[in-house]
Amino acid sequence: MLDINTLRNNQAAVIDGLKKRNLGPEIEDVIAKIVKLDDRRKTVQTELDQQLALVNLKSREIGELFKSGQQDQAATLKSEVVEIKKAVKDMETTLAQTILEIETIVIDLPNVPHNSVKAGKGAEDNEITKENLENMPRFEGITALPHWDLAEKYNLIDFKLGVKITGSGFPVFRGKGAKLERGLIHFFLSEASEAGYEEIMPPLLVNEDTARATGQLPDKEGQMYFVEKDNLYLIPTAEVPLTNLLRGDILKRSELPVKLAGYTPCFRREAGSYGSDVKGLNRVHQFDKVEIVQVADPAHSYQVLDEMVAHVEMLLQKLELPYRILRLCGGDMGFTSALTFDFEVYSAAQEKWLEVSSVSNFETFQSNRLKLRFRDGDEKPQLVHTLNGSALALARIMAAILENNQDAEGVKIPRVLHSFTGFDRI
RNA sequence: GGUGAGGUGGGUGAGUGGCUGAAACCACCGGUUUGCUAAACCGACGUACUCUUAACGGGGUACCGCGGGUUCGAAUCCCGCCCUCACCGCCA
Repeated sequence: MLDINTLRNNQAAVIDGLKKRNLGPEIEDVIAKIVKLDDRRKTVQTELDQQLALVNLKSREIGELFKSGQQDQAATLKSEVVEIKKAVKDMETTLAQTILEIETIVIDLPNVPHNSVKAGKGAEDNEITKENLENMPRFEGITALPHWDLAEKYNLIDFKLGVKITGSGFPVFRGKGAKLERGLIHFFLSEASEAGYEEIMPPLLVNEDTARATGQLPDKEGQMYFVEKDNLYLIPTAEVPLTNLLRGDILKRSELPVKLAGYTPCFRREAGSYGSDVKGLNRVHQFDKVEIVQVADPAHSYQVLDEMVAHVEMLLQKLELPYRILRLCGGDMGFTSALTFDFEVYSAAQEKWLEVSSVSNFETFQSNRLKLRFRDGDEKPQLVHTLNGSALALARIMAAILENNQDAEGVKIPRVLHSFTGFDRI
């Protein structure tokens, strides 16, 4: 959620920024309305506080009068206070309504894009900042099979069994498929540790406060599985529990950056998805992912973003996959992000680019709701910047590895994984 | 699932209706003393909102799990909810 004071102090910049997200000129009225409502909030607040101060003062006097036995004067004062309290009640109602009204508007505003983000309609306007095709496969003498065929042929993933025990979108990994999956998780976690991230194994179910603080609620309620009986949500990404570990904290500047990494399965309902997008591992309801999170000093958060982008790129290079990096345009960026780089790998048999990572700086958009702040010495606490990225999403990486490394006899495993899988071929 | 106890500041913990934003102790921070360290002593030590000030700062309000209620006045009394702990049962 946007911070109202920042919004007030930078109205023009906020408006310009939000227009890059395809919001029309009416956004100017929205911002003006927020400021006007907030002005009213302040006025009411001040008035209310003054009345409450009066009540407190008189109440103390009543106490004194009682002690000195002046009952009738106390009674007079009492009736005065009762009158004031009636007015107080009204003001409290007005204040609560005004605050609610402001929040209702602000909560629907997406994050203000970073300066470097270009306006754009959607995915077609994203800018490819880098493309590395040196590991593009050449299938000589074979017809390349899509990964779902390879998975069946070599008994790696059983989609039908998944349907039997759960439903579509819940693949069963088995044999070397399961080992490859485990090896990839292990590899990603090792690399994260190497890069200085603390490894975390968080709960996979979270409560409502947690889902709200990172912005899944109310925005993406329909995307999450919900356990009604216990009021818990299955996490759609490790970002949710990892970032919430620090909810409400006031850190010292010297404690920044906080670097966390975690492997979790991710659960997504993917309501409304259909077609070739959901075939095989391209889009499933449960998939594995290693996520990296950083909580950073606002002064350095864009360096941190670069560092995280470099980390993800390094992983893809080690896996010997063709990839490209996209800087998302305003129209394609997530609601909470200020700047996002997407990573796609080329899955050569499908002849498709698959998104395997999204690395974002949320600036204070998340920390505002998380109430996650830092302090330098005895300064006032201020909001931190939060960042996260997938490093990496497993299912699609698996798809690309299988498709790109196939030959007539099987599938070659990237060298860097051999020590994790225990085999070099499927 | 059953029964009981309890949720107070970074921590321990006092406080059962009135100058209590909250004792005391510990931790943290600043200082004094001191070959160094430790100890001792002194001081500061919450957050949010808001008003005021050029600024340093000062004033007000709210917050003792959360939400309501009673009262002139609530950490303290009442109601609802949430959570934690202990014991029993079940169990990886």
